[in-house]
Amino acid sequence: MPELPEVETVRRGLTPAMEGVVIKQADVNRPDLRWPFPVDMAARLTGKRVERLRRRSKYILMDLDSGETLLVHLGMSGRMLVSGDPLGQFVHRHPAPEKHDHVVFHMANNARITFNDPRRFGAMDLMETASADAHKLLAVLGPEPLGNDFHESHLIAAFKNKNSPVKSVLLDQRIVSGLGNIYVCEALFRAKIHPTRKAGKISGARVAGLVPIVREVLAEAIEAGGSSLRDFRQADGELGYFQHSFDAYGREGDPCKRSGCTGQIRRIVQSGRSSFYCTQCQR
DNA sequence: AAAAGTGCCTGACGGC
DNA sequence: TGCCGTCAGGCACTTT
Repeated sequence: MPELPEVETVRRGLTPAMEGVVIKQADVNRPDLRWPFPVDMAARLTGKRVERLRRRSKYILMDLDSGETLLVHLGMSGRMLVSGDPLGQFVHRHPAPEKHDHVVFHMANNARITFNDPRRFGAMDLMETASADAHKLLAVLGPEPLGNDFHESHLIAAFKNKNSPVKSVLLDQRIVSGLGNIYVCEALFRAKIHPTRKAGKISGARVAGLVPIVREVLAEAIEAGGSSLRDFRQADGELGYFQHSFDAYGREGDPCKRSGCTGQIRRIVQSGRSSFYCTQCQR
């Protein structure tokens, strides 16, 4: 999916078109994504003003003036296309509808936001804003990696006695929420940690070192997303996964980018997901 | 063929 | 021996 940086980029891209704006109409073109849509979703969105767009982990949260919050998850292939907004930051003309346009928001400022998701691993739900944190999908999430609750002692405690590979521990959203397959590979590359290494056997110092590295990797990707967002404004307004230049992910067989390292990137499969790592510098 | 995610199921293990 | 909780690993969902 879009991992945390991509979701944050989508949130930022949606903000000028949606925040403070009334949803004039919501088209709901099918009954479900990964799960059924909430009861009467279209009616509960229609005529409501979007007060604020927030992000929690990989979820976008839209607070409405009705006291409800719309939760949106992009799954693996979800995208949001912004068109026709009066500020001229995206494309002015509304594109022709496409296959897999599951939900369309028609905004009072003439912006249109089209949620397109071929694989339908995405999700939407409505909840009371006041108790949003208690939502089933949000309550289980660990700290935000860019927030104050993600710190060295937290990660050291979470790694302790863990018998699983560090790769899967960092993917576990209960431990830290927002990392996905790409940025775990990138963080482990930067930390020089082999993805199969058992979490519980990594020294405290190395675990502690992961904290600033995870933050850097995500912050840099958000920055790159910001640039791609500016490009989107001139291009087609499509918000979702953006291609960033990676050190390890997707570089199977290529030389390690670390200066002085003679290793090359290898791909292995761990619990069904590809892991990319340098044969030389990651131990 | 492989893909950016994650809830849920199952079996193993351990404490009481 | 049995019950229950936790943990680890794997599956399923779907389309391109």
